[in-house]
Amino acid sequence: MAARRPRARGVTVEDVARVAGVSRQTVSNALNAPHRLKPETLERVSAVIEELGYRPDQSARSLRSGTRRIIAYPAPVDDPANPNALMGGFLEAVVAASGEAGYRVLLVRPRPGQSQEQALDELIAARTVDGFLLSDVLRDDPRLAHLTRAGFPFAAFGRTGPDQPQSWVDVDSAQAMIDMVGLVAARGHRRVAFLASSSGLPWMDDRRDGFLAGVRRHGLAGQVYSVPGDDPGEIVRATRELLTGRDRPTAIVAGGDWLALGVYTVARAEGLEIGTDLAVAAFDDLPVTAWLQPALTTVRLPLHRIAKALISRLLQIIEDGVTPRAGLVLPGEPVVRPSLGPPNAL
Amino acid sequence: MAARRPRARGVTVEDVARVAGVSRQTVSNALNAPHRLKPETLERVSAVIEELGYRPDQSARSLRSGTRRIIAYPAPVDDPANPNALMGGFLEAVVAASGEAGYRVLLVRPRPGQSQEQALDELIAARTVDGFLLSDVLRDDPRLAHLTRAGFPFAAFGRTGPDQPQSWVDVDSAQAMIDMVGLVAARGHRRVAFLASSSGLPWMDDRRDGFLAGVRRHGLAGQVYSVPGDDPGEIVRATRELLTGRDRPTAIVAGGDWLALGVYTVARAEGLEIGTDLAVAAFDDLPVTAWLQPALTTVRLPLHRIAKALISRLLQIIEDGVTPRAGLVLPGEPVVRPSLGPPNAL
DNA sequence: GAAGATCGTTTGAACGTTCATATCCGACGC
DNA sequence: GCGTCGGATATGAACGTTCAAACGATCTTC
Repeated sequence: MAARRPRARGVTVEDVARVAGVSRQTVSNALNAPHRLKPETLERVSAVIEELGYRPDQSARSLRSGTRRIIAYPAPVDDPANPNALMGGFLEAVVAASGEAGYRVLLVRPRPGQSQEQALDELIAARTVDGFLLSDVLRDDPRLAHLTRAGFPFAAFGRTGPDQPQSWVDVDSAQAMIDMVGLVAARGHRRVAFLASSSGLPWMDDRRDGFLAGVRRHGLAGQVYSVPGDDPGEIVRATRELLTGRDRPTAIVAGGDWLALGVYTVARAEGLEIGTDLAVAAFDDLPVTAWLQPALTTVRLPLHRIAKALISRLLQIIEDGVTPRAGLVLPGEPVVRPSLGPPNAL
Repeated sequence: MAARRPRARGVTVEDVARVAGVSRQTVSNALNAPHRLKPETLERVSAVIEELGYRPDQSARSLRSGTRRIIAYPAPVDDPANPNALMGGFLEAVVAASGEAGYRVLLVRPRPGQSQEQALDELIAARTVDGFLLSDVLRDDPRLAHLTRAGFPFAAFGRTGPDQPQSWVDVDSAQAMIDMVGLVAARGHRRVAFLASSSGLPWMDDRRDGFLAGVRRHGLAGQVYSVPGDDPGEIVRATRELLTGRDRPTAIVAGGDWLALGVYTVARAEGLEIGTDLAVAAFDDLPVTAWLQPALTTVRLPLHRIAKALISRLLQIIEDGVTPRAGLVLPGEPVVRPSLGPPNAL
């Protein structure tokens, strides 16, 4: 068995050196430290490299130099009930940003029966990657604690603890929410509800806190409504309760576009016209919102800037050993669309 | 600058050998060929491996053995106008399937200014990966031609050419569509339209051909309607044209859920009740369809089976040098929901 | 009882690169 | 003329693993 095909021998540094009439090290320098070569030597060697199509063997390079040029991204589990459609866009941005820096992204996930920490340890111990990029960071996320203890480079989309590396980047959800509530207040609304998913996720809490701060600042009557679970059925049920109770809010701010989908569904069933009878705003700007009628007012996340900043911070740790002193907060951008109603609706 | 942190020396095979009182190779065998060891030796060595937390250095292993245990997945560009939400689910399935086989997934994308083939070549020449997993395969896909010429292992989600390795897996879209048209016909519909995105994508053509075959078989009046582009505006415009023209179809089969979203939007605007005035069916079963009212009849793709089959075929090529003689076709599963209307609607 | 055969283990080499150091060579200072 | 410097290139070693082959012990076989 295992009729392994004959090992595909590639072009090595030795081959290039022979053809160019220089030594191994000179070829290596042509790629890694071109300034050390006399211009004419560099040109000659480069020509031969091009001609033979030489690429340094990644394994050999890693073994000797200790650098892999690979970043691991522990993929959040994609719950079909609550597809983190944001993940698609974020991953996209991460791949682009790391590609530009000459790094590649390795998608990892714990094997069945393996804890998250064990999965990280395996990658560290086998020296497979140079660092980790984390997203969906929880409060007291065990992964952060573990990587901090191991002293292994990482960067996180979402705030880390005070005694952990401040290599995080996050969106100023609170401010974006305050702005959003301001827009709602400017349209004359007084009774406003925040629709949250329950689970105590940090980003949801930030958005809720921002909502509450906005409500306080603008002297509105604000109410927080939590959905017990993540699936459409539960969201619809909770939203219906909210919209059919007494003192129905005239505006709903949802903690995410996914929740806003439920608001649209219920509003339609109850004969409420969004933008007129009910103002709706949300968060994330998922692609699917392009289909909503009327178009949804929401907060757009600067995913490309986030990814770029994360990669930049991570590489600073990996390549220069410099850990950022403070996290980076980027603004979310409220995008006003008809679901909020005209400027002076009430 | 570059205050590179001191190289984190890990546990090596030598350390384990010393502690266990055996040779390097015996430790290596304990991991790679346990049957060669006397049971008691194996146990002793395993215990030391466990105790010291030894993991073979991936780079060293790759360098010597020529196998990387990494599969590259060229990530389709995630067009925000037509988010391949399927990609999320498929990628998910691929990561799971390859993880089970002990392989990891490297996400790759051509650098700016780099062609797809060049990006593949770079990975091949640098010996970074063992094989490629391709999706969104086009007719005469240049990537397939290139990998075939290079003799490099790959597996494709989508049919390959006749002179290329038959290492593909695909969904029997045509049959699923024929079945779907059967369901439509059984509900008494006679004028049926197929809504396609234009771009000449193989999977869309397969679905269209299946539709036409179904229409012929059931003696219906079938019409194919192509949307010039992919963004919501165009889809809505084309759909409106279709639904407001004379001889309006009583049933629409969309080439994808994304297109069906347009049908829902237009139907609502035109006052047509889906499931009563208009039957709607589609393809893909994206998560977002959970929000549609009434629920959408669509074709579910066996993404996990597909991913498993792809990985299995790819590893057979990589590890055993065996190229499958024929492609594998898996059935799509029509899921009947209220959008199709009750069994005898007309 | 000697010549194989089998099993379990060890030994030396090799994978392809980069690090650390050495060597060469021309220029310069005294 | 001699020593010194500095830039450009070359040499030997090392990274940690697995391969290929050798080794020693125990078991068959005639």
